[in-house]
Amino acid sequence: MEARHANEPARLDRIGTTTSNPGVGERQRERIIRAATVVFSRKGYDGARVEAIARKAGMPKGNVLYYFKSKKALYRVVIKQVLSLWLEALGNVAVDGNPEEAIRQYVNRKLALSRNHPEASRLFAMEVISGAPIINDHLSGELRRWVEEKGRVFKKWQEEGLMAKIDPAHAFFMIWAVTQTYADFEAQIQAVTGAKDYDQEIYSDAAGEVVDALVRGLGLKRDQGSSLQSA
Amino acid sequence: MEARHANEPARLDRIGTTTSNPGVGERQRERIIRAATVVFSRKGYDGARVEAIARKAGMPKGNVLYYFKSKKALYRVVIKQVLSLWLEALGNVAVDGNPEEAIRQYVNRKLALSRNHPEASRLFAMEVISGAPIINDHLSGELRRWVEEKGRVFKKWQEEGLMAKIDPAHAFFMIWAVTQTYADFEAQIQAVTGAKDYDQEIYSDAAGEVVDALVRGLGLKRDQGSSLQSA
DNA sequence: ACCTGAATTGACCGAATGGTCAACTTTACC
DNA sequence: GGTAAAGTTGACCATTCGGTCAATTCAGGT
Repeated sequence: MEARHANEPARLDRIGTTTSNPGVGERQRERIIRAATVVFSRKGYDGARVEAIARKAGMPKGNVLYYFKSKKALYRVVIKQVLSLWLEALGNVAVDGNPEEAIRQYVNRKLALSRNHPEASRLFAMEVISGAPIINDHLSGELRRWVEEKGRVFKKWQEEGLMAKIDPAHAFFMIWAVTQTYADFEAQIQAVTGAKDYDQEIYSDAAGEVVDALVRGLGLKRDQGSSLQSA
Repeated sequence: MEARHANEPARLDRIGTTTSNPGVGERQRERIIRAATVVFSRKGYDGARVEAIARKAGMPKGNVLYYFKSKKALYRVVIKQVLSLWLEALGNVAVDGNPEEAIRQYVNRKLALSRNHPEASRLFAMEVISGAPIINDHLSGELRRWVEEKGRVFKKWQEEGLMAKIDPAHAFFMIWAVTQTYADFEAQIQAVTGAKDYDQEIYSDAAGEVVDALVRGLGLKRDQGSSLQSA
């Protein structure tokens, strides 16, 4: 008992040596995080039971508390991982090239995130709805700066008449709202559409129209000089 | 102890008689519901403490359980009230008159709902994110029928070239997503914009642009024969 | 074979919480 | 003013849950 409760990724040294496998407990740790993400996203922090997480991860409760010193500590790790996923996908909006193509790509990437990580999306949503007690600093720090930076590009586009005059921040809010809704409100969309295969019918079939509507709503124009096509 | 645990609005008979005031405990009941809406919307079902609700309603815990036989029963009452608020605001989309004006009005009404009842919006969101365990039937029943009905009108508009070709259901999903985001993700929007006065800066100042963007995105045209103006 | 530390597990504990209850107060009606 | 029901309150109970711990097993190094 020495590596106990280390919230960092644990020692990744001596990787590749014959004897030391790629992190004995590292695999466990990841299984726990994955299970916790699912449970937290459905039940919220208080509703989630440590034992439920343990069962989903296929191990006794005690083992979960062996790797994470407390439920709260586990939650922090999970939510920060989710946040970094969010910011990462946000990361690169191709500000050069034509505006339409750039945003279209961005929206699609965001939509793919909702599709491939719906639990992460829901967990993030729950955090924010609860007042973002844990990630507030990140929102008013990193995220805010990121929006300001990209916002300047939007302003330029708007001056060139390539984008509708709308507060850049709110343009992002619109995009985020629409893309996240497909993960967060899946239950509602499922109920209303009666889709048999959500993934197929919603993301594959209908998403295209929605992206078009967003691009149209933001009044994005194809830059004259550009040659990239949206396929 | 006879009217105990009656989940209905309780006897509203003999209203107006001198002696019987307008529902002695009826006022209490409403205070509890209002308090519960706030607490549930921030903490989720499991995170909400009965005692916290009681404190916010200004009475001891025992009193809350006197009016509602259990926490779960209280939750059901609260969430159903929220749902009816939702459906009520959904109720009338003026399908006659010009499409642009109709939707503009609808979006504005929905936005007002987020503004005036942010807790209700958040609670609704939490329910859905959790898989809508309680209101699922309503979603796949009432709401679904409502969307189908209004959807037919959208189809007609689309055939007349007054609206962009987009699955009507998804048009609604877009509208709901954008309008709800201002209530549900208030913490994020607050953090990113740094707004001093959320209500003013967001709803009064910025909302207009967003409504415009939505209308534009859905490709809504002003019907020729109509004379109504959007002010 | 032996040793050492990591990992696993189930029993156990204390705190917190939903819910009950019995005593008490207020209100409405004769 | 008497009475019965409605409403109020705090003490109390049973359960659940997060977290601890000691006992045990497992893996790698010598």
